Amino acid sequence: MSKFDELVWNKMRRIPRGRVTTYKQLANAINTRAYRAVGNACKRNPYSPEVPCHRVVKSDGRIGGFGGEMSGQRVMKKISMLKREGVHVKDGKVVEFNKKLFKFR
DNA sequence: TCACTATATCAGC
DNA sequence: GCTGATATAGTGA
Repeated sequence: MSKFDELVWNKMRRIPRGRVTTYKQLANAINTRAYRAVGNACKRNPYSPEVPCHRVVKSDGRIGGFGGEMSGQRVMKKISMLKREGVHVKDGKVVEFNKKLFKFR
């Protein structure tokens, strides 16, 4: 756990329900280019739904690549949660991703 | 200090 | 337009 993690989680928590963001936006909000470090901190989040890492996707609108798309079963759980919030995921991609993309300000 | 990583971007084809 | 390789930042060992 480091300051960076807290910062990332702090930003991530700002994501409203039914909205998603990208690692790029997160990194931009933190003023860094460590896109991977952001995702790295996310997967290590010791918190519960307070840090919705499942609301963070790639710039393509695709869900992050965990242990490969084949192991997307755990991601499927997140997708289910996202769908419940109004964010539908089709073929591993967020529907209307461009509209649901939440930009940090 | 070295290597790996839940990405992004640029270049090449 | 798609695929491959490179750049960047941070963590863990």
